[in-house]
Amino acid sequence: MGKAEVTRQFIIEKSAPIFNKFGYAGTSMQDLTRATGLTKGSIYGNFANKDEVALEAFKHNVGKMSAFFESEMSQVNGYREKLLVYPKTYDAFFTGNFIEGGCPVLNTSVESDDTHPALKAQARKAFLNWKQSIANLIELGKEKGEFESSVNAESAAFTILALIEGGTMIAKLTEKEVHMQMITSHLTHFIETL
Amino acid sequence: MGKAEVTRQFIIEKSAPIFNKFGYAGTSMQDLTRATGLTKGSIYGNFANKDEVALEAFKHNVGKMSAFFESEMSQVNGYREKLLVYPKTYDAFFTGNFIEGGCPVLNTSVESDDTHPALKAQARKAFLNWKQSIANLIELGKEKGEFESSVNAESAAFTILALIEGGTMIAKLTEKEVHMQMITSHLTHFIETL
DNA sequence: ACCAAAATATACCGAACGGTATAAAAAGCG
DNA sequence: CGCTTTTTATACCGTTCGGTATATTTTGGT
Repeated sequence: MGKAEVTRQFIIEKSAPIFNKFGYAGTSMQDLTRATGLTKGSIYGNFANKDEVALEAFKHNVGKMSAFFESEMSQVNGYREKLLVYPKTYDAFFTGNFIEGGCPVLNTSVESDDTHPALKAQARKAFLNWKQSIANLIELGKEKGEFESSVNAESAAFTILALIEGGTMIAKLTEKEVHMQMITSHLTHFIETL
Repeated sequence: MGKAEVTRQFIIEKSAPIFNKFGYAGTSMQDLTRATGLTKGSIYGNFANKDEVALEAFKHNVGKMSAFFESEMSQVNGYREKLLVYPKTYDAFFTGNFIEGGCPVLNTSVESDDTHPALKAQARKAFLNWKQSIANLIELGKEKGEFESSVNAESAAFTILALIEGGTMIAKLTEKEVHMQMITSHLTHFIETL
């Protein structure tokens, strides 16, 4: 791994929380030079343009999130318990603070859907992967007899994600963990009745 | 109503969909002159700055939305039916297209929560009003015996809104009405079991 | 119709924007 | 160490940004 590869990764890591908090349009190259301590020439020596940094930063944020959930899920047995990692995680939304600026899929999706096709495409891809991973857990749980065979896995996955993303928006807006907990409480109940 | 009042209102109406689609940072004064056909001098003669236009545009969008729901709800009897206006409306998310750019509360909340305190405050206020209006419907329904007395109105209101906002994000991102309908289907079931 | 007041257009400001050509510096191989 | 290549810093480009001072036009009361 050459020096440039290290620098590139460094830029991505430092830029990721900036883009997640301020958005694509709200983040300037100057913000990135400030966050990295590097100059614009150095950043443009490693990336073609601002878009490329934003795209990589988004992927980095998503990777961090999914790695977190995979890790948490690997520590419990049973597919219902794996699904319950979600409400458990979001119950501690503020104290946990497992990703700076909130859910990158939500942030990027809302900002880019009428403005930035490339970012939107990445967000869509990340979201559909996430949905599929939840649907897969439910299908596996059905095979094992943990869930009722009548359950529509995809439909349940969308419902779970709507509650998570809606809950995230609400929690960040009102800044009250109780509000999120009212929603995770419903999510828990939903998962328990699958 | 003087001429300026008319112009002010005109600017708000033309600016509202722009801000809702492109966001605060993503909308330039030039975008507003293009949308209104007016010059910058004229806009600044009616508003102190870009912030003030954005704030008024946001209020306008929210007003439009709540007027729509109030109108729909006034046409049905019973509090359960009134609540069911939500899933019915969002079932036709794309064909209905009752507000350009999606939910202004969602859009403004996500963009402003780490960047623009004044907008965030307005979004929070609008959201809590919305939540309260739903909670009030549930309380009234409980008094009438339409809903179980054990129902927690506020908690149910948050759950309904999380499903709506999460569903909106998902629908705009994937552009598939079916995805929204899987969520509204759960929402309908939730309302029916209150 | 006239005229003061209000409203809109013109022309411009300094600053910040994304991006680049080039010079300086650091890296890494022999 | 020495030398070439890669990587980073400097200095700058044209454009667009939000905002404003001022001139022109339009409005509305008399």
